[in-house]
Amino acid sequence: MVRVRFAPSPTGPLHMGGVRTALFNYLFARKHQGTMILRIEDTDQGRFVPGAEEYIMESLEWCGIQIDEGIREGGKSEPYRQSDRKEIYKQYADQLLENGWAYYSFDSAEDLDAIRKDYESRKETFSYDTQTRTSLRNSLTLPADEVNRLLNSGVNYVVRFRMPENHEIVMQDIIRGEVRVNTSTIDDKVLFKSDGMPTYHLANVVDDHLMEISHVIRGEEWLPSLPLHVMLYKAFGWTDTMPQFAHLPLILKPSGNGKLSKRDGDKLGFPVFPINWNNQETNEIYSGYREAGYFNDAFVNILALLGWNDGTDKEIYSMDELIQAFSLERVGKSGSRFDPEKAKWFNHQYMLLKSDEEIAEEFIKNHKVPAFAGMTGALVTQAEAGARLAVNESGTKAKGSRFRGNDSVTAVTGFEWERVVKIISLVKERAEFVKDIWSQAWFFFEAPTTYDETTIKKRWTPEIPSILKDISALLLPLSPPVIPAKAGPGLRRGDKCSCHSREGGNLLAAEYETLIKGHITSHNLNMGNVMNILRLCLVGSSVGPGVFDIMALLGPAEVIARIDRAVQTIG
RNA sequence: GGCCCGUUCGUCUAGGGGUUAGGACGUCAGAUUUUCAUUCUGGUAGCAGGGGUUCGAUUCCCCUACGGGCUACCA
Repeated sequence: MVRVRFAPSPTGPLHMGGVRTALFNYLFARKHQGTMILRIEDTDQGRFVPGAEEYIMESLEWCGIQIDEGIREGGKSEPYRQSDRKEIYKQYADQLLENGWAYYSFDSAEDLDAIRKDYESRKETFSYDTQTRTSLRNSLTLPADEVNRLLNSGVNYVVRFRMPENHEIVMQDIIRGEVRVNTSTIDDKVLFKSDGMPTYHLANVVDDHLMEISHVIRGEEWLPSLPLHVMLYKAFGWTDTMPQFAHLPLILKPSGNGKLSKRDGDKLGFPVFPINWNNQETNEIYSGYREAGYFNDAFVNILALLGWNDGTDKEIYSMDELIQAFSLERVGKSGSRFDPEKAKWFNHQYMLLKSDEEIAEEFIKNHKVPAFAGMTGALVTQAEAGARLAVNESGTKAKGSRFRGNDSVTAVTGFEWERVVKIISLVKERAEFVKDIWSQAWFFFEAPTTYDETTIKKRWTPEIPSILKDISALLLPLSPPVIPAKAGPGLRRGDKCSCHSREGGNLLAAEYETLIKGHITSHNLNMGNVMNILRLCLVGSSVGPGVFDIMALLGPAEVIARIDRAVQTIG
């Protein structure tokens, strides 16, 4: 029975390395139909940061990492917050004290600091270990009655692990294989602090045992304390149920030195956090992948491939595919530098993978944009549009107009929705993020008012106005006599006017192409020049999707209006 | 400093005693196009160094170098 835990400390936001650790735990749990536990390790009361717990849970939720047992979910090993388990640890410390695996230490933090300084001045490093403990104030050196007197006097003390001397510990790590360490190189770690709280080491081992954790999957920064933990299992007599260990390689900064850390914040030019973190003390906001515009599934995909691969060339994985393919054995040994460029590429791939409708929803949610050139109002989501339309259908205020100016309620019909979807289909391949789409597609929603000087200089020859006039004349018969807002006889609210009958409400792009290209050819005009000029009129510059696609979406009336305006403005 | 872990293109990585060392991002070039992108095709670039073991090492072992982690009454 696989039981794994993600055990963050609520000392601030989770960074992407932490999220990856959570992800690997989750993938492993799901792969083996096991249980995913979220345990909050808040034994350092001094470093507790308000809001951190909520942040952690929200982050995991956004990533689609589901928790089976935790502070919010409950479970058979409750409670899941270590500060709520405080009473449990004392008895285990006592157990070690009784069987001789631990001892009381009365040296104050100040005393030890002074000793450390002294060692440093001699360019040595102090370590509370088998060598030095014989000359320090602890229950190993002090007479029994003195120890009792001190304990009863209420003086501060800690409980330390009594590390045996010159004993070879052989450990197995799923990722690293066999690791050997001699106990003589390890110090006597504090297990129980003077404030009555356990340290990470004690709480971690006790809880993993009590919660019947089968696999401890955590960052490599914990590898140096694995020998201690293994010795603790031995000291408690829990060797036969000791979990298996897997120490994940670290995520490194893209450039420079060191592992990625919370303090990197936004300094690196990309987020290090999954979602925005609002530092309440400094009032600073650190950006997260969610708010930076990353899709949650793309973010998970990026993280999964940082230090793991399934041995194939496959790079795009859904969560289900990750669960299927995941194994700890295929996690690499070496740390990986995070590459923000590739992260963007991943997001672009997900953009392409998602349906136009899905992106349109997201786009509308993020951008309250004007509905259509010449028509005031706001785009709303499909659901909202449906609701509003229903209000209009039954309400008395519906005046037969689909767009009601600056009224508080703006009905948007399916026609507008379809138009946005169509626009998305044209521009999504040009965008890495949904937030890029507006800059790629704004001209579908508002007419340009300025025109790119370089293009004018290059292509706006004296005969251009008359050429454009001819093209306008060509399109005029296609233009409806009235715009939908002033629907004439036979055109009622909700109707689509004839010119909007196809392709999201217009002539097909191909039909414009036939028409205009035919005109250009028959009049011996310069194709490149005319096309670029048309684009300039419609978009204001020389970028964007195909001119005929743009025309098809704008409709003849709007195309003519934009041409007129450009001629008027540029002259 | 001590202890531990690691090292394949700039980056993420596959591979593994005999391979033209494979893929992806980036980058460069070409193609397509009415523009900008996208897309497609192609190019660029790598086994840290030195010793072994071996008929043969990038692959196994050792050393060195480099990188990383830990070295708190923090996790």
